[in-house]
Amino acid sequence: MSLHDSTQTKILDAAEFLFAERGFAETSLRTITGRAKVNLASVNYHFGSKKSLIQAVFDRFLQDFTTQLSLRLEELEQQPANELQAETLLSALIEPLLSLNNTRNNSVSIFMRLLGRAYAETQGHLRRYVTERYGHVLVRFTHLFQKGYPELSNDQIFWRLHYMLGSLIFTLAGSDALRQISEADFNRSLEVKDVIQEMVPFLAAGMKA
Amino acid sequence: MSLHDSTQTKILDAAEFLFAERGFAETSLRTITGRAKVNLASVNYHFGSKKSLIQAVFDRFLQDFTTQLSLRLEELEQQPANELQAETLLSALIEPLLSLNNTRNNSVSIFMRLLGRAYAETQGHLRRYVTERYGHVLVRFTHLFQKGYPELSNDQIFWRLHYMLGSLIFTLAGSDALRQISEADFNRSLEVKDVIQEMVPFLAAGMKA
DNA sequence: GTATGTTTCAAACAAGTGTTTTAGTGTGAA
DNA sequence: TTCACACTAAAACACTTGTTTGAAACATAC
Repeated sequence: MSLHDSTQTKILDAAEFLFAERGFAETSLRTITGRAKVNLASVNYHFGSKKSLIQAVFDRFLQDFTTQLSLRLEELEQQPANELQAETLLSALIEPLLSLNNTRNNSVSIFMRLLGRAYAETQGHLRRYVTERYGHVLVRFTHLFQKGYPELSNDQIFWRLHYMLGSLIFTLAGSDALRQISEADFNRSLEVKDVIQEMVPFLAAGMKA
Repeated sequence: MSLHDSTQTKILDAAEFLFAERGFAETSLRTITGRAKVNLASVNYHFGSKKSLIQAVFDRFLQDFTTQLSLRLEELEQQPANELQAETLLSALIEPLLSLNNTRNNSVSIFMRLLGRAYAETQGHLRRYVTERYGHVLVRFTHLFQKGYPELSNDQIFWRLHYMLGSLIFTLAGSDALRQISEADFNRSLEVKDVIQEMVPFLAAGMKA
């Protein structure tokens, strides 16, 4: 957080951290404004409501992420089918993810935890909001897999993509805690980058099964 | 729910459904007791507090599940290493899961959603409670994988198990919603059993990668 | 300078939360 | 019957929640 962040940015920074850490309902506006060192009412003034604040937190992440992902997808959509190996497609997903970690510190873990929570909100507003606004990117990603693996049926692709998402979100969301366990048990330092790179062969092999 | 369930059972049934559906903080005791058709105060009378009620919900699931899993693990621990294929080990995990679906309807989905929520509670009491009480089963499971796949390093096993858990929990937690999408898109009916069976080759291939 | 629009602040609001209390009901044993 | 115990019921409690209000402070243009 730089010295002269706007109130909105301070709120977003505090909110995204706390939402990822504790959940949406478990995080009160007073906790957020306390951490952000702004007045309580400023949340409703700038964002309208708590619900809108949650959506704004997701928007900031997803706009960064999806624009980056879109660029990669455009390149890949020009490629012939035999260039669309699982490893290639996965790195198109992973590289935009890792570049998030450059702009804000450790934000991949935060982002994935937020995604996991949004996913858990089965009947809530958030899941609808995210899928309606950013679902088209997932669709394009699906088409690339179908092109690269025509021997697989459409619903096999559909399900395996969800298996992959599950591994990714689940592992990266807990990566902080898991890394600590792993480093304690095996005396081996692991960056987020390493954790992700370890996943690629696992997921690729599953995709080709 | 049978005709003469005890108050405790009625509360547990209502609570596990609502917790899975909306989350712990988002579910009030009044909503639970309303659904269960019991008095509000009976939760605190029978369980002490909301926190203890949450733990009780997990206990009922995990006791059923871990005792069944333990039996399978004992059998497998007698086997030689070359019998410990990934598919075999996975079915030791999956069959107890599926048998949950027999006792109570659709409870696999509920169980997985609860596990996902417990996992998300990184710093909360619940994750500590679950890992402390039922972590030893996961450890035994890890040892079997190490025995079956000695060419993999310990931390490779560690991480790949988490990838698998991620796919399982993530997919099964959302299986209700995903099944509807899948059936709408591909006109193909899918039971929970089918969804899980589809996963096994994917996960096994990843494990062997 | 004044005037105007924007942002901050402290205080209050109504609604909902988990929990406790106190009284009441039913049940089985002595 | 009488007593003790387990359970249920309604009401109240203290507290936190998101949101709104109205005044103060600030900035910018005329």
